[in-house]
Amino acid sequence: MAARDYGQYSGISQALELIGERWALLIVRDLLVGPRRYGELAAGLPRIPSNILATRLKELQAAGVLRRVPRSRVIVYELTPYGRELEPVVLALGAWGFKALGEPRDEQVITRESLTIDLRTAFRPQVAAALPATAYRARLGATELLIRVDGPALDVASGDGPADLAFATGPDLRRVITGELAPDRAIATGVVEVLHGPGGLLDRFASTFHLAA
Amino acid sequence: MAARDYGQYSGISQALELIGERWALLIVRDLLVGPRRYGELAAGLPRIPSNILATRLKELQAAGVLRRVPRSRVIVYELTPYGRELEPVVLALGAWGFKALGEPRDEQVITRESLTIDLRTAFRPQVAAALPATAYRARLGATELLIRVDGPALDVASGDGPADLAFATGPDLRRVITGELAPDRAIATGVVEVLHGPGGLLDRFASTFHLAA
DNA sequence: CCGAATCCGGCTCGATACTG
DNA sequence: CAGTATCGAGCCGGATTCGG
Repeated sequence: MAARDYGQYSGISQALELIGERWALLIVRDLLVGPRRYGELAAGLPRIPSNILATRLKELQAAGVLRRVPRSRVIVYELTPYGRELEPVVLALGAWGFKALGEPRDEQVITRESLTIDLRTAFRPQVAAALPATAYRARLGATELLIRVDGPALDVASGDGPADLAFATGPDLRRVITGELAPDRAIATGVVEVLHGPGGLLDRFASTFHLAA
Repeated sequence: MAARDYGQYSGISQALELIGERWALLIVRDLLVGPRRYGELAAGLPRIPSNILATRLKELQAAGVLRRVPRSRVIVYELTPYGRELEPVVLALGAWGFKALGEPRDEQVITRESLTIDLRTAFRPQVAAALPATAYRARLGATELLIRVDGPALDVASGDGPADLAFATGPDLRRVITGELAPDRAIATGVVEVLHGPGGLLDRFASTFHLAA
């Protein structure tokens, strides 16, 4: 236990010993969206080997970050209160990394969980509070999200439901969120395809979800 | 390059590919205190192998996190503006890990850099702003720090200088910062030894630097 | 089928020695 | 002082197998 230890008595080294191993923080990120089963975690992290996922789940459980909960004949993993306190860390780290995102490579996937957290990262509650409540349905590749903004509150769910604006897009949505691509240009160039509702609402979307590059 | 890749197009996975490797964030933490030479970094991270330090410095440089700067015949490493934007991440992570700190093990060291960042983590600007400007000199084992609080500003330096309160302590200072140990009890039990100035100022210190457990 | 455990090759990491 | 070289241990990644 002392061998692979950072050997420092400090907050950060302690944090890194709890969630600094490879894949650990991505598991935490996905669990921030909600409790998940083993297979759901594996599906959301396509490149994680199953032995690593099993090992990390045990380590994170031992660290008090998550819990293994039997729920109606199946097992789900959920964050403990202490684990949920990682949300500001994950959002801050996501905001930092988001700025360094370039063009997506072919092998890179966008999952529902990662997109949900990225949207939470870019969400500006104080801006949203001044705008009318709005529901967006966004299709990004194969994943479909229902994004409901009501005052300073954000709710991202899968599935359908009534939406003021429905649109289909791709990874280049990032350029709208960074402000690199104006909403009307995004529609004009086909980066965003409006499926339903007034395209002008994409302006509101871009104001609500923004992260300077 | 694709082999050890997380394979996701998201802010967090991008961040982890830049600073998720072992030791990387500890290097960033130490550089947040100020530019450092190779040997200073190695001294501040006693357990890092020299080849890993050299490798990380190259990777972090390639990632745009730090720069290698010749300065009057020696080379120093300093964070780029983008690297400095990791400060909120490091502070948030440090605050989270700080709460999980238990009793220090014998082999664990406390360095000037780690202590400086831990103090920044626990610093409460809004509380400090309402208190008179105060300078503390803290000796923790072998490291001596001059902590100057002036309104909402915090400055931590090594070396000496005039201080309103000077005290010697150990790792158990953590229990004062978490509120687990009241300042007067800390002095009574010898956890904090007042070297100079009125011991009552330790109350002010505990109000200024606080992190709930 | 879900939730892992097992096995194995390769590569990272850790420790130490060495060099300009 | 600022790294580079070397080498063994062990973690990670990929595939397969196993139990409920």
